[in-house]
Amino acid sequence: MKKEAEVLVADEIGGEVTTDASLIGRVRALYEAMAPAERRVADLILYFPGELHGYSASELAGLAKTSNAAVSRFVRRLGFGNFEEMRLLARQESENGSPVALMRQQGQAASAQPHDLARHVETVTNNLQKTVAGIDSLAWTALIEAAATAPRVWINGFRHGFHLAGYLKWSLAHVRGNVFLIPGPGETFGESLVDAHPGDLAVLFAMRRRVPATTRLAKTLREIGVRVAIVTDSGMTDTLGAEFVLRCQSRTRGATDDHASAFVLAHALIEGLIQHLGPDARKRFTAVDSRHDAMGEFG
Amino acid sequence: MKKEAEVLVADEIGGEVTTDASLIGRVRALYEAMAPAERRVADLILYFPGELHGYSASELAGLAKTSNAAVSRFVRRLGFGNFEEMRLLARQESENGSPVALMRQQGQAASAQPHDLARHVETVTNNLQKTVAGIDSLAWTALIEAAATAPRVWINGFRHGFHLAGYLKWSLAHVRGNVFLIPGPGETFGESLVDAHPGDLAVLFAMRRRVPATTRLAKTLREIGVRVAIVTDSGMTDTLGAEFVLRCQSRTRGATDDHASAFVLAHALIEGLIQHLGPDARKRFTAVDSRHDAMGEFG
DNA sequence: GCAATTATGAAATCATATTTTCAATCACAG
DNA sequence: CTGTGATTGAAAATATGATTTCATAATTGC
Repeated sequence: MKKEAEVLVADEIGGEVTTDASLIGRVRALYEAMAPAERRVADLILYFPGELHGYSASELAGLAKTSNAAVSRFVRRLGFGNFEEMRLLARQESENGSPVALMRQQGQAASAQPHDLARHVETVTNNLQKTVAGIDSLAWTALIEAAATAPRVWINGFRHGFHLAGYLKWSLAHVRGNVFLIPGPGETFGESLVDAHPGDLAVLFAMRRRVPATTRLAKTLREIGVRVAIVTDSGMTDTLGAEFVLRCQSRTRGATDDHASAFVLAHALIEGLIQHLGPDARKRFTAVDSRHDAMGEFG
Repeated sequence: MKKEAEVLVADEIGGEVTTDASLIGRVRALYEAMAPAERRVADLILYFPGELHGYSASELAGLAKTSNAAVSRFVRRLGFGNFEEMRLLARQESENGSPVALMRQQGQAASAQPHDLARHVETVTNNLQKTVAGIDSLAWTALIEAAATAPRVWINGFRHGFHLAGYLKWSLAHVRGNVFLIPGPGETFGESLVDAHPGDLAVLFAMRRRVPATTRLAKTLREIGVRVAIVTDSGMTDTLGAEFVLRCQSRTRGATDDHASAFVLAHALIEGLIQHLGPDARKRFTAVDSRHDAMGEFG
C-alpha cells in the first residue's frame, strides 16, 4: 500500500515522457489518455496472469483482440522506443521480484522489513498448502462433478461461514442455475427445503464454533437424500455424515481463525466447475455479466 | 503455431536414458553427448537465474560466451524443431509452476485433475505473496492505527466485495464497536451516512468491475472528511482519492478473479487490530462470544 | 607428423516479428 | 447531412532475430 501522493504520474502530453515508474505504474498513469484499442492492451497487461516478457507483441495483440499496430502505438505511448525496450523492463522487474521492489530502489530507501503482515501471510500460506495436501484429488473431482450435475445446489453457513456461503452462492449463480442460500431471509430451514430432492447437492460451511442448526440441517439433508459436502476445520471430529469432507487448516498464532483456505476452496470449486462445464458455463457467466451491464450497474 | 513438432526427446545414441520431458530434464539427459560449446549453453540453462523465456537465442549465446550457431545446434539436439518451440515449453513450464508439475502431467496420464486444484492454489499463493510485497509496512501500520482510533468505521462492498465487506464487518464488530456496513438493507447511502463524521474510517472493497456507486461513495466520504481506505486490484487506475490503497493481485488463469488476497488482508487487519488494542480487544472479543453462548447459539 | 574428423563462430541467408503507412470507418460538431 | 479529426487494422516496409553455410581451428587416430 502506498499513500496516494506517492503514486507517480507521468506528464503524458508533450511527448517527453520521462517517468521512472514501474511498467504497470506507467500503464496506470497513462490509462486515461488511451484509445479503446490501446486500453484493451493495457487491461491485458494490468491483469496479466503470467510473466509479460516471453510474449511477443503479436501474441499480445492477439490476446487483446486488437491489431499489431495498436500494440505498437501502445508501446510508444508508454514512452518506450520500441517493443523490445518494454520487454526488457518487464523482464528486469520480474527478476527483481515485484515491480514495487524496483520502484523502491529508485524512490525511497528501504522501509521494508518483514512485518507482522508478512508473517501472518506466511501462516496463511502454510495453512493453504496443508489444506490442499489433505484433499483427495478423486474426491475433489467427484465434488465438481456433483456440483455440475446436481439439479439444485443448497448452500449454508453461519457466523464466518455465512459470508463464505454468500460468496459461494453469488459466484456459483454465475455458473449454473438453481443455487440457493439457505435459510433465506426470514425463513426457517423447513420452508427453505421444501424443494430439496434426492440427488441435489448441499455445501455446508461448518467451521469451528458450529451452531447446532448446522448439525440438524446436515441430518435433514441426508434424510432427504441430498448429497452433502462440508467445509470444516482440520480438528473437527464430527463430519456430520457428509459424503464430501473438505478439511481446512485454520489455526493462526493470533486470536482468530484463518478461513482463507475455505475461501480459496470455494473459489477453486467455481473455477473447476467452469472448466468442467466448458462453453456452457462461460456462456452463462458472460450472460450474467452483460445482464448486469444492461442494468447499468457498473462503471 | 506449427503442428509438426513432435515433442519427443530423441533418445539419442545409447537410448538408455529414461527421459523426462521437462526442459531441464532434457538438457541433463543429453548433457554427456554435447560438445563443449553446447555444454556452456546447457550450464547456463541448468543454473539459469531468471526465467528462460524472454531471452532470445542471441542473448543466450552471448551469456554462454558462444555463437548463435552453437545455440541453434543445441536447440536441435534437444529435439526441438527450432528455438521458438523451446521458448514455448519454457514459458509453459514457468507458468505451470514448477517444471516438476509438467513432468508429472505427462508421466501419469490418467490421473487427470489432481493438479488443477494444486495449480490453482499455487496461483493464489503467488498472488498473496505479490500483494503483500506491494504493501508498505508503514502505511499498513497507519491503517491499523486508524482502525483502532476512528470513532466509527464504515464498510462497503458490492458484488464480490459485498461478501468480503460482510466478513470484515462481522469480524471487526468482535473487536471494536461502531462498525457499520453500508448501505444497510433498504437504505440509501444518504441515510446510511448521516452519522458519518470527520476522522471516521471507511473501508471500501472496490475490485474489478466496480459499480458507479462506489465511486460516488468515495467522493462523498472524502467530502465529509472521512478517511478512506480502498481494497482494489493491482490494475485499477483510479484509486478514488483514497488515503490508503491496498492493491491486491487477483488475476488467475481461469475465468474468474481471485479475491483471496483481499480476504486475507481483511483478516490480517483484524489480527493487527487485536494486537494493537491489546487486552481491550480481547476482552470485547470474548465478551461477544460468551454473549453468543448465553443465547445458546453454538454447539 | 599427417590425414580424417569434429567443433567452432563469422557472416550470409532466411524467417519472423515489429513498425509504418494508409484507406476505411467512426464520432461528433456545425 | 457534411466536414473534420480521431481511431482502427490490413498490409507493405523494415528491423531484428534465428538458422545455415563455410572456412578455419582444434582434436583424434594411426
